[in-house]
Amino acid sequence: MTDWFLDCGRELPWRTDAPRDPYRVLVSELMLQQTQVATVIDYYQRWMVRFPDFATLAAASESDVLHAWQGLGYYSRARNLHAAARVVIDKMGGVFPQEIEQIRSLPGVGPYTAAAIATFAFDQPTPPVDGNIIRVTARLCDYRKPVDTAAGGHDLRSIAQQWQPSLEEGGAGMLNEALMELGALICTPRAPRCSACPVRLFCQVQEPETLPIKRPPPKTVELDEHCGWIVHQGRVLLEQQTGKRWRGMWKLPLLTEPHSGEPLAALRYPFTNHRVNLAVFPATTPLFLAENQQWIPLEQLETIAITAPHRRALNQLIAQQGLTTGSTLD
DNA sequence: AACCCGTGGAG
DNA sequence: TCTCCAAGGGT
Repeated sequence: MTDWFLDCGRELPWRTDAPRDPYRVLVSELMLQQTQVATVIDYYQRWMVRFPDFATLAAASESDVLHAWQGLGYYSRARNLHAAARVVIDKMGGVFPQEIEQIRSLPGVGPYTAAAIATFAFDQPTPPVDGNIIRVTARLCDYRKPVDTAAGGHDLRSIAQQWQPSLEEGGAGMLNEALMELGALICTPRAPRCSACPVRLFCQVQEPETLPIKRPPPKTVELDEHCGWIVHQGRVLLEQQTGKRWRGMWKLPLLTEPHSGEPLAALRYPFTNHRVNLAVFPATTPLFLAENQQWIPLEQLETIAITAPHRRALNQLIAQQGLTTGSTLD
């Protein structure tokens, strides 16, 4: 396994240091939660320039943190990472803990991420059971029961634990990285490349593409979202989200009253288990602004954190109306 | 346990 | 276009 990893493993920005810096591991693992490697690489490199260590991140403002995370999604990860840096600086004296229970106590760090930091940064025999290791393990053992249940998770963690070398032997970190890399490059969800697999002789799977077995996902729900396009003297009216979803991010102002006629722009975007039909209508300048609303000069749009769908809508509208922002938006 | 939280790549 | 789903965590 580790021989294969040394030959075929990818060189990724968060794998360049040895031993690994816990801060770099934490940032990369939070970014990689439910997010593909190809998407994370640019964000990670920009992040490390902007917030190179715990102290810099702890001292940053939330709006700066959200702006650096803009477009990655699952924004609570950014707030949790920010909070975790403040815990490390303020409550741990700037020293990152090696005990997995203490690592686990940091905001945004669950069972997977705690195990990942412990094994990658400190070479502890704590298998980080993510989607890759779930898939690799289920196939290697031909595990045909649902994996996304308490019992299934317990079984897989138990199996992966048995593969771990002791702390004294060492090498757990590389073994676990190799298992994850195997899931990413060879033992893929669809069309696995079994003929190139370094452990094919040990694999018991009958039909790899049928594993792992998961419960059916919730049905998608259709939603309509009507927003207003209000521009005045080179500034556009935006509002900052206050609820749970997209909290702290800027977007076009929501129209509460039903709107008829042709929208200026329309686009559809997926959101968790929803599919949202966003329509933007021309609207009139309100007499009073809500507390979370603000006029944003067009040339400042790239300096604030805007949700991905609303940024697409804004780009459409600006191009369509021949407006200029002084520079190119993301 | 079930539900919520974003986004973009790949087939 | 549509569906799946990717290095999960919080509640």
